[in-house]
Amino acid sequence: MSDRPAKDKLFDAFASVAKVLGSGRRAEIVDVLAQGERPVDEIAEEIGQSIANTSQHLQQLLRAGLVRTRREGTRIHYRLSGTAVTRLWAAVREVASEHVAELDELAEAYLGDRAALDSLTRTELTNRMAAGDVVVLDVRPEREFRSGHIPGAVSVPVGELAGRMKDLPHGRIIVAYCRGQYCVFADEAVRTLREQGMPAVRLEEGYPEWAEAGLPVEAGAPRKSGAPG
Amino acid sequence: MSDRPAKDKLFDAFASVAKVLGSGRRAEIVDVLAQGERPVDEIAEEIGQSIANTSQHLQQLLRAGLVRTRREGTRIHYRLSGTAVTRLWAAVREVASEHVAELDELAEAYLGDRAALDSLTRTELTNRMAAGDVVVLDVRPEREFRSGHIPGAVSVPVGELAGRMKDLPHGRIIVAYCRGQYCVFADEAVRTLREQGMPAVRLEEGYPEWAEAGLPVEAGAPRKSGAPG
DNA sequence: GTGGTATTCAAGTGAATACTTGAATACGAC
DNA sequence: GTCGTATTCAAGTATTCACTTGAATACCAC
Repeated sequence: MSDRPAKDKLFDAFASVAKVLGSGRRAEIVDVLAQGERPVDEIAEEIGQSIANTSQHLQQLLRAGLVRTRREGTRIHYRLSGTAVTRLWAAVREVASEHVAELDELAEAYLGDRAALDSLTRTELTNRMAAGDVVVLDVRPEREFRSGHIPGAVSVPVGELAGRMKDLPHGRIIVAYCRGQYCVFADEAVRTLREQGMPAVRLEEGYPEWAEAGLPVEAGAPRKSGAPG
Repeated sequence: MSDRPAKDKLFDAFASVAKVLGSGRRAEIVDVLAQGERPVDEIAEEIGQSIANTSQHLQQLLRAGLVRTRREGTRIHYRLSGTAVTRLWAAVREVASEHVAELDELAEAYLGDRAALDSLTRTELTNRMAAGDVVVLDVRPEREFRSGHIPGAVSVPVGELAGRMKDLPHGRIIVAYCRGQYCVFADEAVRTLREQGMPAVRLEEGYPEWAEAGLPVEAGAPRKSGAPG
């Protein structure tokens, strides 16, 4: 028949990829890195874990091949090792949203009630962008905007939105987007804008899905005055 | 800031999906079920584990939502709960093949050297099928053929191939396919055919990928004489 | 060289995991 | 009802895992 030990080893190798995503904290890390590379301390902050623990999770992702590193002086920047990883992470979320019973509750507990929040799909947004009747708003932290964003989008991190509302053009619908379907930033932005009477909706998914779909992207751009290159 | 406990729970839920694929034996189960539904004892046989252990793995897949069951008398048939699971499994293999260093060795240890074996992609096969210059050969176990196959394919399980070689039409190239890229059946079939001087190549991927790509499929068909419905 | 910071390593603890064995349950045949 | 088979459950063991704490390493600035 077939070579059982060799087959087991081969499938253990496949499984090692899934296994490393099988921890909520590592999943959060992958979700963050899907927005662009990050040094260890920022990742730790983002997932709410100690630096030592975060470092160990990163080592595991590294050993499994899902991430790569780049040294810059004393800091080590981690990034996803390729777009296949982005697709894998998307596939995990898709299966969870279709087949995990409690997911809706958990999502609502984290994101709040979305019933009142309209959203646009990617195609709807591209159509309206072509028609020129929308303002696209990137509400992620600025470094994520800098590492890649939807062309023409304005960067206003959600924390600064309340103070910069006047800068936004009037008379057009504002479409806010962030890290993905399960990211709170765009929801928060839409609620803030609506409270001020501005017409706002969110993009259903986030930047990684936009880029993965092969739609045009832009990088670099707005640099805070005084920030070094 | 953000609601840390709720976020952790949400990402733990995503991770639970990946976690359940993070065992080589469960990965093998998913790979088998990608060919169609199966009762517990056959799955156990297929993955080389005890029935009790296999049952427990199946319970885990069930709790995670990746599979569903159907009772038929005393037997319980398991199947994948949807095509999203097929895509997830494909994404896992893709990441592994791109980013897991040892995968090539492990695959070669299980499959043998493929250097001498030509293969066709799905598109190449559809073109040649349209041109009518190939015979398509399904070398999986017959029950898998019955639960779905490439239209016009001939079913000859690899174990019976040596004895049924004369039945195959001559003068056209034979394209053998099986469960997927990491399945030995088609390789074995191509080697057997070549040894007898018949022109044979394998389809690069397998039936699940063909079906997932939206290409036409056919089900039912050849029933052994005497076998019940 | 010294001092400071970013990251990794090592050791320890409590919980979860994979597999085994043997018993319990659920259905079909009679 | 009894018997036989398919599947699941329960208990036990050796291993692996996530996180903590505190120390070690690697680079930069001086």
